[in-house]
Amino acid sequence: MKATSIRARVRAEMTEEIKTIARAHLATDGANLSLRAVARDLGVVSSAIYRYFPSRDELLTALIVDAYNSLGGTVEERESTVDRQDHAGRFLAVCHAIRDWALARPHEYALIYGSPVPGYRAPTDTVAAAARSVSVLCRILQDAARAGVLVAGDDKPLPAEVEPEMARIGAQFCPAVPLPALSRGLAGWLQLFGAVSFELFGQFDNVFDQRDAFFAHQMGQLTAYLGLGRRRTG
Amino acid sequence: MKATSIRARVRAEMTEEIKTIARAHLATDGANLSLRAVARDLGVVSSAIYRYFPSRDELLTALIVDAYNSLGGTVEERESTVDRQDHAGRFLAVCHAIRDWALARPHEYALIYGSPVPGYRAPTDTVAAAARSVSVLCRILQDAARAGVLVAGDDKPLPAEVEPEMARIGAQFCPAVPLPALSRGLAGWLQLFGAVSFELFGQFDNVFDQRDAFFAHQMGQLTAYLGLGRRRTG
DNA sequence: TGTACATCAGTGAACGCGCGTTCACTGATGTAC
DNA sequence: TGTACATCAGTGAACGCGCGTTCACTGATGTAC
Repeated sequence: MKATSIRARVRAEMTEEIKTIARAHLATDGANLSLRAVARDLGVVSSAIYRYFPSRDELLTALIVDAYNSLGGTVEERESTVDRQDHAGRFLAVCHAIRDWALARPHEYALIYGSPVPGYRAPTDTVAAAARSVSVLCRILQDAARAGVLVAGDDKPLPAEVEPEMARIGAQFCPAVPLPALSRGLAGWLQLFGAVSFELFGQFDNVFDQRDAFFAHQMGQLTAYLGLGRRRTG
Repeated sequence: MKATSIRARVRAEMTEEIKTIARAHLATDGANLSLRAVARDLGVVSSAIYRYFPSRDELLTALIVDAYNSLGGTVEERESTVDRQDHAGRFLAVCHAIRDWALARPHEYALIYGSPVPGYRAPTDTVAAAARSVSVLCRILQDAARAGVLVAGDDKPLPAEVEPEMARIGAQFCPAVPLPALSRGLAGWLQLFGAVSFELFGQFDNVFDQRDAFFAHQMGQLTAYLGLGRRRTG
């Protein structure tokens, strides 16, 4: 029993080490990661990796799930430090957590939010991990709605085809939020990731230099658009 | 002279054919495109490609420039068919042109708006081509501003660091547009590309099915946010 | 119009690499009695 | 506590591929006189 768990622990550590090295290789190889290169860095023969991951794709999948969880965890953590009543502040914390995480781990961001890897199909394992971040947004909207401080916008009615899908998402994550407000929330989410992707993927090169301030300003505007009111400062 | 231009024309056709084949290979290989595979499909020995492109990276650059120009041209064309006074309609035409182009040529979209290719640095040749689409947006804002129909929003003041950069862009593309409105325009641009990227890169899988309607709705909302008023229907 | 020469497209072999995955194996670690 | 056996991590060789780029070359096309 004790002995088994030693072997298991070593195995877990080894698995982590492989992933850590593989993550570093994302920077140079992008998503067409080389198992042999990982094995070399690990100081092990290439076939030894197969004791831990049955194929290159499985390793990639593990990295993807880890990345989603790392991002999700960071977002949850940063958001949780903000006063619960300060919905705008909570949203801004989410925005900055995402951007900071992305700037710190650009290749992992690219792995999950960039172009799909050719020939790789993500299994559905990733869905739950992927949902962590956006569900924080939903929770903020939900809290604001229940507190009665979610400001309505001049929304156009949702198209009939879209309503059921939006309703399904709302029912799952934030039932108190009116669908038009949820729709605005998702629009904001798209803008947030549009901003981060443009910055990371080089679209701002030779255009914007003051990226911190630009991002902060854009997200500040967005907060109002989402109906979260102004940030409390005292 | 005549003879020279025949050779030149054949050369141009060959160059185009190489790019066409290479574009097709983007679908299977993504950005780590194989010269040898292109040569095979062209029915030519691999070293022959070097008569036309000095390296794999130069071929990639050509594809990137072409993609930006193709997108830019499509956007310009679609936008130009809309009544000049219908600024909202013009903006929506741009949005749909971009999404339609991206859905029709997903791998070219990924090449220019997806994760950067590892080991590849885009030369500055691409900047002009890349600016074509966004400059259409600026032109719409400019026309609306000059017509006096660009509605002001409740904008927060631009941060001091951001203002000069925004002013530079404004001066270059749309001097009549107030900077806060330009800033909102760029926010909308980010949302537009965020929406297209999420859809193309698989973030909507298992979440949204009614993507046409969802996109149309989001962009309709965005139009109002940008201060372009409602779409004219008659 | 005809000939000598220059240009240049495409060939084929080679260099020196890389890769993912399989398989029979050794030897250490853990388990059951 | 000691021994027989099972598990499993890691080895090393091999299979069958792939790649970008260089280089000396052939032979056709174009140019200049």
